[in-house]
Amino acid sequence: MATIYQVSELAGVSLATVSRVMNNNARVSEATRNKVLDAMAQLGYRPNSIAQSLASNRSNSVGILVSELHGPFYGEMLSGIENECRAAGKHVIIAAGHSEAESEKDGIEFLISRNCDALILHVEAVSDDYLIKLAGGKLPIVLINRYIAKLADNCISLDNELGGYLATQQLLQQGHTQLAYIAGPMWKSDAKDRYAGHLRAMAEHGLTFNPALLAEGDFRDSGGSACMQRLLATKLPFTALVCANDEMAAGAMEVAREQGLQVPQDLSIVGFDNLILARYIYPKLTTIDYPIGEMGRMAARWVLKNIYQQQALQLKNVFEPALVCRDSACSL
Amino acid sequence: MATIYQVSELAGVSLATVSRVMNNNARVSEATRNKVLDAMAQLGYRPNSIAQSLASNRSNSVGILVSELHGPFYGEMLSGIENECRAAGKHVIIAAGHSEAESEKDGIEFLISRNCDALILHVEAVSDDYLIKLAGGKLPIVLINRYIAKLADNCISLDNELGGYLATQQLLQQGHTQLAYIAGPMWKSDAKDRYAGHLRAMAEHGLTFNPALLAEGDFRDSGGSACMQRLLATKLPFTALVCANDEMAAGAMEVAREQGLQVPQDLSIVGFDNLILARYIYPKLTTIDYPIGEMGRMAARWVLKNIYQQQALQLKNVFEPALVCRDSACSL
DNA sequence: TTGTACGCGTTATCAT
DNA sequence: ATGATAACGCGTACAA
Repeated sequence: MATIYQVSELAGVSLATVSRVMNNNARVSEATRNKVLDAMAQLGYRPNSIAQSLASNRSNSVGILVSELHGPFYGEMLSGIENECRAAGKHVIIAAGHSEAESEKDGIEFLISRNCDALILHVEAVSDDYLIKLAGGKLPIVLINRYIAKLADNCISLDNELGGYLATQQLLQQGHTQLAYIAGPMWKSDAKDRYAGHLRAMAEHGLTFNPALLAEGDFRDSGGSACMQRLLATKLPFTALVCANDEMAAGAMEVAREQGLQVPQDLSIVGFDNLILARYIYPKLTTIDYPIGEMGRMAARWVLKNIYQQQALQLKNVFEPALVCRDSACSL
Repeated sequence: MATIYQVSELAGVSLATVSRVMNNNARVSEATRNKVLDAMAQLGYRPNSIAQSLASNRSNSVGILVSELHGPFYGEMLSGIENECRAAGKHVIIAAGHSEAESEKDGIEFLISRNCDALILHVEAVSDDYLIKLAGGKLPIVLINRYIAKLADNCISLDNELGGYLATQQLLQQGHTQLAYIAGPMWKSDAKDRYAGHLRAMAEHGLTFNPALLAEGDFRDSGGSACMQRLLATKLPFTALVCANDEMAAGAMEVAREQGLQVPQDLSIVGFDNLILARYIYPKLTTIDYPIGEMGRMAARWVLKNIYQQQALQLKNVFEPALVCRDSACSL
């Protein structure tokens, strides 16, 4: 592989000049610039990004930590991030945190050890304090899907409360008054917020929620199934069900079908996230759209603006969810 | 950030000695080793991986090119790769190729410019010749889901022909004799191979395939829907349908339902890939399992063994698909 | 076993 | 506008 030195030799200029034409930062005469460009082309020169990093103290890489690489959710997010970063010539290093505190910390350590210029984190298990301390270091971080007041500027989050509100409101407007709710793990803030939105919508319609019709799941379809069984076992009547995410909605729907309930005639269901699967299950799921791809993009833009000085970019910290009407909920 | 130099000073030894204890390669006395370790701990020393890379000419990073980051397929693959790599302390740089030749080449160039030690590629649009030339360079590559005879050792592939055979055989064993087939884009080798397997199974059962019952799709659900409509428009009778992947099966199933066909009573359908959605659609899809996660793992192991000298690893180049029986196909 | 000194391929700070 | 030259932090012959 040709080095900058060989280029300078062939072009008959110094090292420094070659570096200048590469980085376009200092004035170089048209004539010498062309000589250098020619030499580069002849030698098939490629800058060694490692050496660049060492000398400039920038790795041009941004580290991403997600809970899982598989699953329908993170792919969208990664896709948004990668797009934006690559267009800017930055590369993306990924690690998985598996929703477990130690593992998340491990992943973060790993990314730090890789000299990333910034970190984009989708973490769930790690504490606010840990993140605040981390943010206090010299390595900038952006948080996706998490809001910490002290780090508000570094958070790209969804208004989960509003989402929960919209989901429930839709059912109430369709005339339902007996609603059940399958929640996510209540120690997760998004699960809590979505539920809060549910309660707000109920209250606004003058309804009180029967705690017996609340089941706490795990955000997975098996959990949704289990919760649905528990709800049915109460023998309490309900004509509509809101689920804190689509996967649990799918699990619940399956159980409903097994029990001979028609969706949506006997039971209306609304989910949350608008995963791809929401379009595949039958009947197609009415749900709340979570613009995770856009949020990934925005996190990348945050980094580009704050770390790589792309001043022009517009930033936005909190995204609003929107209702997506399909076939799983209908009027009473 | 502390450097190796400060550690050596605090420990009262030379640079070289510190380097030796880090890399565990040369003998260092127990006493000095401990002094060094202590000094490291005191300073909170972290090796600078960039400098390590420059000096050792190894970046400890492996580049991954996939078609898309989102979608149900690549996530599994990335997950397998990341797992295996991180356990070995290597990191993973990702790029998307979007199934388009120029874009795939771009992505590869991008990864090369990042000084990866090896590349794991899931490419579809780029030519065999390009890949053979690429493999001729100094940067090792592994191909997933692609078989090129000249690069056989670098290919981790699935026996697609066998998969196509198994899918069709299942239907034939269930007594079906009138089968339709929705293929992938025939310029893709996996689409071609799966179809070849279909034909072999038909032939073995003494059946000849009616070309009018073949529709060529695009591996996406909308294509599956379109193909299904074309097939129905022929008015030719068929009681079973083989789809070259799950997404098209989902699209076809939707059209079938709209046309009042009951699956599987009126029409048996089998897919290919065993995506997560296969479990979510209704009825649950009988399909061929594509062990893409395992294959990603294996590609990572290939790199660990061949590039990072982990001799102990067992390698395997071609994987066998297996039938997964669910509810979308039944006996006549 | 330990230390010296050079090289890895750039960037950046001086001069000129 | 261009050229020397010193970092950047580490690996590794070679020497001791």
